[in-house]
Amino acid sequence: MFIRIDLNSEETLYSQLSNQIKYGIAKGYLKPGEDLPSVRGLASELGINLHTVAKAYNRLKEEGIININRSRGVKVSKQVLTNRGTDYETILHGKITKLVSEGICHGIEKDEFMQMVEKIFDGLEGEQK
Amino acid sequence: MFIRIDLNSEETLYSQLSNQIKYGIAKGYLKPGEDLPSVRGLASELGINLHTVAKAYNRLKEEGIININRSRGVKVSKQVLTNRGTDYETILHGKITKLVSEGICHGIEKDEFMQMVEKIFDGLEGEQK
Amino acid sequence: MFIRIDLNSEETLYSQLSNQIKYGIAKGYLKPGEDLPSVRGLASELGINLHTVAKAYNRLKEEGIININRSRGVKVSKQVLTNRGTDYETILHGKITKLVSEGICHGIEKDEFMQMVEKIFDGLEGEQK
Amino acid sequence: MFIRIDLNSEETLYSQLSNQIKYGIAKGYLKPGEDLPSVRGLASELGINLHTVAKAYNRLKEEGIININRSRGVKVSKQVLTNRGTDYETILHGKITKLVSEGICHGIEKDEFMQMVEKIFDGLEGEQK
DNA sequence: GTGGTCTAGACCACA
DNA sequence: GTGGTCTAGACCACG
Repeated sequence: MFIRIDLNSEETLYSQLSNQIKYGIAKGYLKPGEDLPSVRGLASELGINLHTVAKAYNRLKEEGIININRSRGVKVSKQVLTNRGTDYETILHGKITKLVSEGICHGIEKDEFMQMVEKIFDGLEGEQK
Repeated sequence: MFIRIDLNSEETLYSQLSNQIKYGIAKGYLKPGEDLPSVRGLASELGINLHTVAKAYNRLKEEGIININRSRGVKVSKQVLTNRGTDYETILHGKITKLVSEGICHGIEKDEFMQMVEKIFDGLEGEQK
Repeated sequence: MFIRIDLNSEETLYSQLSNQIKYGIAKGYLKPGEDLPSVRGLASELGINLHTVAKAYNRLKEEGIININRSRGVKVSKQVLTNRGTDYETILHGKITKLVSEGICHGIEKDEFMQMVEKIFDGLEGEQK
Repeated sequence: MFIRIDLNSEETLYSQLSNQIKYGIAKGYLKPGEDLPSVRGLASELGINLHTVAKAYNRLKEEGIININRSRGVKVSKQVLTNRGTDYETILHGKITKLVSEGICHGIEKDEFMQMVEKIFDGLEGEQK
């Protein structure tokens, strides 16, 4: 797995985990429909608690990014990358607004910010194929 | 004040507060050098504890966005909007990467995301004058 | 613990506490990676409030000297003793300048001051092994 | 005057002021026996409160660094640079120990620290004569 | 009147 | 169990 957990981060473990899975999907490391490791498997691979992995998976399920099935295991949703949740645009708008506000406070210009976004998008989608 | 606190939000109170102050600065409601309400004043206006306000103010101080002065109160930094901290670009890069990854997982396209950013920037900076 | 708090000191409690922890690390009483007492444990041992201990710990965390982890407790950073913060030299320079200026005002000679520094260093590092 | 006050500093105004006067003496800008500005004069020159200057002067008087006389004004003590207070070495020892401990925690080596001290001493005393 | 420190005690999220 | 957040109320230093 491509996942790296930082035990000393401010961010909670389950949040790091779900963010890295999102990153992995965006980057193309994980394809729609692909299997994810079992809760137990990933927990032991990362050396963290089973409940922590379960919590991360549940958050992703609630976001519609993965599917969890008792018998068939955990899979990346087939609709990921194409299908957005009902209110996602509103949520995203709020998150971007926060980030842009903060950026402006630190003297980041619009062009600079947008170039950063563009570069990050290209870096992610370039490898998705 | 333009600040609204949601006691039921997932976000902590002090974090809501500091984010809204950043928004107020980005939007131009608060100018560089301008006074902010006293810790006690804002706390009673919002109906929250003074220590919560103090914590929000201290976070902003650490980010270099405001200045706090015992006995002279709290002011928006004069360097805000123009001066960025040493590592801020790295921090921002990480935050944008998380957000873009999540967006991609929800089927947001690059163009759509960038238009959103642009519109938000214009909405904020337009009123700054 | 080797920590002693003086309730009548001019220095704040949390500052005394963080200074003594720095001393303990420099002296070798606390090793990199080692556990520190829990916030509540140390507070009750010292007979002070847990928030005071938490504040001291948080200052040390911001300096990069310890790591704090919700639910795994507090540890001396493994990079302590080897890794300095970006601006630490500038900060240290300012602090030494103040101290040297004061020393000169009190008739301390350069040789005397430097011998004092040397002796203190030897006393601390001698026991670090 | 060579004194510069930073209203946004963490350090209190009176403490900045007394430290800068010590620095001025160490640097040779102020000679033993020389007059200092009156409380009122310095306060208005720096644009700060009269009580703040008075407090700084009183601290320096308690340290034996200046003399205050109702009719003759404020003067740098003639014994400054040559005469130390009774317990000054103990106080200095404590202050250096704190600083050295902190330095060690940040990976400062003995040689590096001592070179810094030496350079600072030379920079100050070189201009004293 | 300002923010800073300290105490006391509650509840919550994490793992 | 851990630290984090929030409340409540006291006292102090600064200017």
